[in-house]
Amino acid sequence: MQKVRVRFPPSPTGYLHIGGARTALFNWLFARKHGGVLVLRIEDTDVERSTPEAVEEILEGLRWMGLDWDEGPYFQTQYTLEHKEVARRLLDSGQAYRCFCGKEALEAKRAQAVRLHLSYQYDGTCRDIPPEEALQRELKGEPFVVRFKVPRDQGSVVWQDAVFGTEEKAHKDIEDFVILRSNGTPIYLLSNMVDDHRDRITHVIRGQDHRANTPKQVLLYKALGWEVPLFAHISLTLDPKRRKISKRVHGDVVTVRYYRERGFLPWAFCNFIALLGWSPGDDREILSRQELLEAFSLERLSRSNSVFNYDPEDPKLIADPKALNINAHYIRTMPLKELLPFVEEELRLKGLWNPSYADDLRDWFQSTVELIRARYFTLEDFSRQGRAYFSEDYAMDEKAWERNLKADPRIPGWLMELAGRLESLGVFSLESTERVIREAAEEWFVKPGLIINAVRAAVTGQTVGPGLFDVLVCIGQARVVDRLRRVSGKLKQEPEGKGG
RNA sequence: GUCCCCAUCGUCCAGCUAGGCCCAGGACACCGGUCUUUCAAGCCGGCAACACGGGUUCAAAUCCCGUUGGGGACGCCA
Repeated sequence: MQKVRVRFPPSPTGYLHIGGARTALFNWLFARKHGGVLVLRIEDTDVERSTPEAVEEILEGLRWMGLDWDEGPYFQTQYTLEHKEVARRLLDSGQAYRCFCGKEALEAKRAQAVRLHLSYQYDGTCRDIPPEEALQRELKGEPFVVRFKVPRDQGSVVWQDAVFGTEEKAHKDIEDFVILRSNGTPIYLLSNMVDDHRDRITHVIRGQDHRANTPKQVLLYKALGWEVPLFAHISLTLDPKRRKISKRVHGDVVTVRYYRERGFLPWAFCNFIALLGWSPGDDREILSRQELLEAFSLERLSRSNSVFNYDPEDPKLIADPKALNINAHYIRTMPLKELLPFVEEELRLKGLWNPSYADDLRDWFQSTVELIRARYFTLEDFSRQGRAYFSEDYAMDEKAWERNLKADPRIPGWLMELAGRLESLGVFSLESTERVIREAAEEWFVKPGLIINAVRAAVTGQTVGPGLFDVLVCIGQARVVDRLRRVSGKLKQEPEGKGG
């Protein structure tokens, strides 16, 4: 059996989006699973829209996802000559012909067809111009495009698709399509398959939006006497209104960069998009790289499109809730050692990184991450909800202030008193801090919860978090005492009865 | 308009190839309960779907036909 060779051929006209990332992931999985080769090819023939920045953006996205390639990136524009030669070959062998119909004439015909509610197909006006005459006209400088001569018989093109099975398209439903523009440059349809052939691609795994092109390309393979690869057309990812997802209408949520910037773990992101239109066949949803590789197969790819569920109106929902959930799962359960570098990067990015976290405070840093990660969803949570663990400059959540700190007018006094008692503790431990707070509650005839919640709010700025005594020990005696006094002072300054 | 594809909870998937094990299973979301010092954490539970109509069959989510709905493609874009 020949070695598996697949390719990912993005056109560098914009950001790498979810759909493209998914196609890349499936190609990568297939290549890695079968010990094959993944070729990265940049289809930059649309000179108008292609930019070097977009190329870099795509490569960065792939690298971030952890998808490595074995060959390339190759650039399609470097092979233009070869594409033209192939077209010439088709022309010379009579399998293609020169078409002198002007753009305007064709557009008029098309408009006419639309007006009459008829289907439009090129009518073959130039198909039967004798080759010598066509050549003469070319020599005279008359502009022309080259069209492929689709067999005009009752036959059909047949090919294999791993997702859709045996596919067939009647010749009569395929028009004589253009392969070379009047300026002599090749059309994608041609370039793409010529490149696939040169790269010895065995499996073409691409989006379903390319499905209708397939019979044309198969025709080309056969005309050239080339071996036809096996195709796999993967389902599309739609938005909640079932529109094809695009950067233009959906904005950043559909770009890979967005997930990276919003604190997704690369593998959590891969895991999520792998589940859009594919499943291992059982109930597993969290799959490690190894498990995904073992479970992956083209045959299990779904034929129906899937919806990427997000609500641009809802500011809390920064992405599909399931994506968030999968990310949370990994943050909370992955080996701490693997998570640490991501947290470090996040803190660095937000200016919260302290070099001693990797040195003297190494143990403290690790146990802190372990303590707080249990209820985080994204890496950003470490620098937002978790800010108080790494900085004195943390925000006070409004709910924490109103509900926990202003729950009782005596709280400022209690916090001040508690600060003193905690400060005098010789051993600042889970047991000693708990004892101080519970004894105080008893002494003041209030439920411990009232004190505990107030202290949590004061010390972390949050209404929720790990168990309070863990938090206190983590933040440390000096910082806790300091914060209690500071917040107590602020509470006293605040005028009474501000809202009720 | 033409050609093609798809159709299971709100969403993502399982079940369909070889009909009975499915008055349909898992996950997310949502709702409720519970633990507790908090919950955006944990645990427990609930709501919720075979698009519709005909067939075939002892039996259909599964097979066939039609309808409806959705999607894709129809460029001298990729």
